[in-house]
Amino acid sequence: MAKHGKKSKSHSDAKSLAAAEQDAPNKSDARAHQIGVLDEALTYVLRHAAASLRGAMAEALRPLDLSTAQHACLELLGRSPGLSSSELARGAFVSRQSMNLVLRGLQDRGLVTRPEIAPQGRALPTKLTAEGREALNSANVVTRSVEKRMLAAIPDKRRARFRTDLAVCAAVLAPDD
Amino acid sequence: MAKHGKKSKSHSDAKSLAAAEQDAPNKSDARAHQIGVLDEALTYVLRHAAASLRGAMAEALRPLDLSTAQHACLELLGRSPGLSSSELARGAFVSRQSMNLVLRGLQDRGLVTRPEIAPQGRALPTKLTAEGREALNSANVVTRSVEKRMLAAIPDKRRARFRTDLAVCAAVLAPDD
DNA sequence: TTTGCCATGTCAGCAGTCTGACACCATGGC
DNA sequence: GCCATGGTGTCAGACTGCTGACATGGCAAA
Repeated sequence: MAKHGKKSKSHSDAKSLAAAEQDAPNKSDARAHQIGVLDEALTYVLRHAAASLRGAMAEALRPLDLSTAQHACLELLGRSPGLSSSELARGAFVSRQSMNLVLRGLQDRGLVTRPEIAPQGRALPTKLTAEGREALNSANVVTRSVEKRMLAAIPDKRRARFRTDLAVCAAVLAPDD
Repeated sequence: MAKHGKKSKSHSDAKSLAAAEQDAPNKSDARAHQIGVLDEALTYVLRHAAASLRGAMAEALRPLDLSTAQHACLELLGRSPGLSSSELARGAFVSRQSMNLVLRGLQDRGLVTRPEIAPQGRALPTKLTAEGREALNSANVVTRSVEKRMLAAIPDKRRARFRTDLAVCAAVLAPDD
């Protein structure tokens, strides 16, 4: 993506700020009395990881003309065909209005199909077309490399634990719990 | 935030999808041949955690009329007074154009100050005003509770490890490494 | 010194997302 | 049967963030 430029030798960028946190966890610096250093760093680092992931995914998907939301949508449909727009919205963590636009874009490109009339209630079950499944496979190839980069950075032993902790974080921060 | 409604008894929401992943990690389901189940789940769970964090922070900051970007900006300025707009942008993981708008908003509200003319080069060093520091303290009170929720969910022993792994993830996914 | 390069600030345009609002359908209890 | 509740789809408006582009100010190498 390279949205932030090169930052070759800048003297106070994100990395150096985070490094300062890590290098001096015990120093009684001026801000330690205000916020637990490690505590604050956790939300900061999580934001950082999320932003980096988003950027990496967007960059990887750019050649395929797919946004991250569109990919997430295809991914969900590949796993669970027939999901409605609202269900897809919850699965991709966006509002159902946004998912509606995403879905419309995918529909215009012939990657998904939705019935004109609802077979039950108002929900319109969405399914991948052959082209949609093909696009999903192509997307998986590139996103897989992003995942691999992440996985390679974490020792094998800790992966399951790491994933579990992350899931627990997501759970306790969920909008309504 | 409650942007997703209540989803009381929906039969296929985000939680159940994630649960299906977790419950049957060894089953030779149809998708296992395509993507490592755990691998995919990691990016998915990270997105989930990020979205939840963003939502929780936004909800907590709403009463103070502060966006997450504005809070991040104040936070960075509290730690490192005199940062320029571009440096703040990198620290908050947004483009410098976006940070410029954020900064202008904070400036109009009298929370930060920037000199009219650059004392060195083009960078305009930004500093918190007394009101800005006050707003930062108020914001820290509410965001602290969000952090606490997250911290409480992770066993004490694993926190440092968890944070480190997350930082490593962010590092390997960085736009240019 | 001069030239090329990098970083910064800023303007304009665009895409994506959210909130608010409304209408429709199903299911429940009364 | 009737109505209250909740889920769903959709429209309109607004906001935020990003990309592209340009001009300006240091810095280092030629």
